Amino acid sequence: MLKRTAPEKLDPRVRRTRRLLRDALISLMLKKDYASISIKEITERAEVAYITFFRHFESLDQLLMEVLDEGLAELLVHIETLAKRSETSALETEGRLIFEYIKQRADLFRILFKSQSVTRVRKKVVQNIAVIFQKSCAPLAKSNSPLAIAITSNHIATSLLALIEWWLDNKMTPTPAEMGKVYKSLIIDSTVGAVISMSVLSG
Amino acid sequence: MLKRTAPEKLDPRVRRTRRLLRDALISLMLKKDYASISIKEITERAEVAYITFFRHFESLDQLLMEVLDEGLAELLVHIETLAKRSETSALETEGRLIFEYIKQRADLFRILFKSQSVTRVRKKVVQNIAVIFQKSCAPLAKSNSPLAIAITSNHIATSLLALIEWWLDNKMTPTPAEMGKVYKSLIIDSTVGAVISMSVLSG
DNA sequence: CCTTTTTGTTATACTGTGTAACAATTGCTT
DNA sequence: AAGCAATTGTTACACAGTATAACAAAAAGG
Repeated sequence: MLKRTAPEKLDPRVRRTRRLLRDALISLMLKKDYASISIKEITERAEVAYITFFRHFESLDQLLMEVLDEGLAELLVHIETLAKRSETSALETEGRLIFEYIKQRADLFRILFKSQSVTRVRKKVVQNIAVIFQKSCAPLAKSNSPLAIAITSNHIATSLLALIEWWLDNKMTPTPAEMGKVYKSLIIDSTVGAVISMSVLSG
Repeated sequence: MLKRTAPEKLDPRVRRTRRLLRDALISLMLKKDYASISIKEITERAEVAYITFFRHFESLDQLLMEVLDEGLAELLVHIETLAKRSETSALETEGRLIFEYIKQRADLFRILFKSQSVTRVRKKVVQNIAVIFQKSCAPLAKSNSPLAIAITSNHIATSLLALIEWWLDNKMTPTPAEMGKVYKSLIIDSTVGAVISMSVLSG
């Protein structure tokens, strides 16, 4: 009864079972709400014995996390390269790249945003992204209060997520290049402009 | 077995029962996740028979909606007066007022943001707020594409919600007045500045 | 080929949902 | 105050999902 995801070489039966369970959850989440999915339903779709689920995961939430962690990690890498840029041209290019990456793995991100419905997941995702932008705000740290930095990075993180979610909900109508420009003007340029006039906070 | 919320004069026993159930849900949601709350738990805390719940509500979600609708309606009124303003001074005043109102009813809004965990609730709240700002974007409608308007109003709505949620999570440390200024500079001024340079979209 | 590990089968205890029938209580009317 | 109507409580039940246990069957690996 192994429960780790460690990179050791696993029994092929274990790999197969976990893959079946992950795929079953993914296909179910594309069709219905997470809250309405039962373990029974997953094991039936995966064509695996009910008890087998508990031999690998402690809860449905844990399986969901395992599914999301992979995709989230990749998204964070893209956002990180995005956050490090400061030249205008590079920002637009990277902005395009991130939306191209999302288009490529749209199913995974649809699930990610459905999973935001789980409070824990949403806070975790926002927090991870906010930290990335907080680092890139470091040069501004001296002229601004910690509270201003916290608000700003939170604002960028949530805005980026909301923009991505809007795009997915609207069938990815604007091209990735257009979305990259929107990201730059609506989120980045706007925010850096505002930060300057935000010596309001006393904290 | 009456199930309406109509403003007719209800049997005092019915009013009492519904109030007890609403209060029980509220106090439970301040302590734990919505997903982990059961109907049994609510009726026990309300000191009401289990079956009585079903005599008034079809599901836990419906009770939650009834609790939220009242508070959400009031919030929308405040946001609407906020969105109609265009003069700088008025914007800051109204911004302050909205955060004062939230501070006043903090418990209710903590529950609202926890309820955002229910995908349906989150989309509904965002949509309602976005529509409000979409109206106030009407003057810009001629020079911008429908897609730009949709993205912008969605951006303002989600940003405002994120700012409020951040404030609640941070124990409402900055004053309402400070938050009003942050709202103005980070969300409103930033966005109207960006809209001008957003003739990017082809849609 | 034989041992180890994983998976499947069956049974069971438990919790929560939702309904039904009937008794007890409360509100309202006259 | 009496009596009718409506609401609430009590008890019982059917059902679905979670979680675990014991043992049989199947697959992996040396």
